[in-house]
Amino acid sequence: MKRDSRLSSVLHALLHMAEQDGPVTSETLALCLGTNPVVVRRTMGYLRQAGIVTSERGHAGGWRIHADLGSVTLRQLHEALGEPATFAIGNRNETPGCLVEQTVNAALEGTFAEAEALLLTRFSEITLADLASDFARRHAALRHSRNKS
Amino acid sequence: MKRDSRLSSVLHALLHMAEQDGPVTSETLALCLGTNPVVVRRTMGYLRQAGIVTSERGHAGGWRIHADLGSVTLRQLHEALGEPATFAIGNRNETPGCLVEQTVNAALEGTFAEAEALLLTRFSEITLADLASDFARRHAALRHSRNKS
DNA sequence: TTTTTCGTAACATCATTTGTTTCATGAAAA
DNA sequence: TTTTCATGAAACAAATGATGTTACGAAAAA
Ligand code: FES
Ligand code: FES
Repeated sequence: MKRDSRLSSVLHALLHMAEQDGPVTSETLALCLGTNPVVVRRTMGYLRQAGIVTSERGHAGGWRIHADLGSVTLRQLHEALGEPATFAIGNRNETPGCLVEQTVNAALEGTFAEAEALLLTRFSEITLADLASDFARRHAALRHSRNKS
Repeated sequence: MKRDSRLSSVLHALLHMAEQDGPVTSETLALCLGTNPVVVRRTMGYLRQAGIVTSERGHAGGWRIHADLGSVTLRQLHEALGEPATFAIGNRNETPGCLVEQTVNAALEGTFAEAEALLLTRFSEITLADLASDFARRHAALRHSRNKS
């Protein structure tokens, strides 16, 4: 199944932007993500609507983070992207008339709701600052191992 | 995103089969599910491979449950279907060379793994017998409300 | 005025699930 | 034995939805 990778994409883009002083262009991000500038604009547009980033046109334009890294959670990003469906598994008929299907749906939906709640809770506990520091840690570890060898 | 509804489908089919003495044909199940007999065979074939159902050809043929209702869990069914991908959200690049993507992937994967573990745990706690009794309960409630009105 | 860069719409591509057609095979009934 | 009913399996078609691409307009700076 083709999975929605927009959350992954915007995180990658935001980490790049966090390490940059000035704005970053869609072109640069697209190159980095291995995709098309239009796709970047389309996706980042959701974050702009949510007030998480700003964009400027013309010379020296591009994208900037418009929030404190510690205040942006994965959950906010997920919501900004329109809260896409979490699961790749679902009910055959969402509004069943018959009792058999209602029984099946109830069992599955309850379980999925529980798992989704956990997912969203975890998402709300992770900020961009966490990812940035995790990246710094990985970067330092890499340099360390390179120096040793 | 198009969600995999096979688990939902087989549950519906199995509940029907549980209320039936003899075997149930793919044709009957397909009519009930609103799909095609070939789709039913294809999907139920996974359960046959897992030993959960049997099939017979020819006159008076069809599908039978080959297990105790209380011993078949949703998790077993999920596994029989090949453990399809749980989430509709995923990483852009599953095997990233670069540290930024590794950082992003690690954060997302950890969270998804946790939610999936919860889902599978819940699945392993629900048996066909549970669903059958839930159905009976709903059925009784419906008859009761009908009698009152 | 030229260049850069985003904004947006429209269309193309790709991947995956689901549905359909078709024929072969086996088993029971006539 | 022949007919009928059912699954088994392969091959193909349709539908869906994410991602990629093209094209053009608008704004901002050089
Ligand atoms: S369709 Fe309602 S019982 Fe199967
Ligand atoms: S591609 Fe963006 S950092 Fe590796």
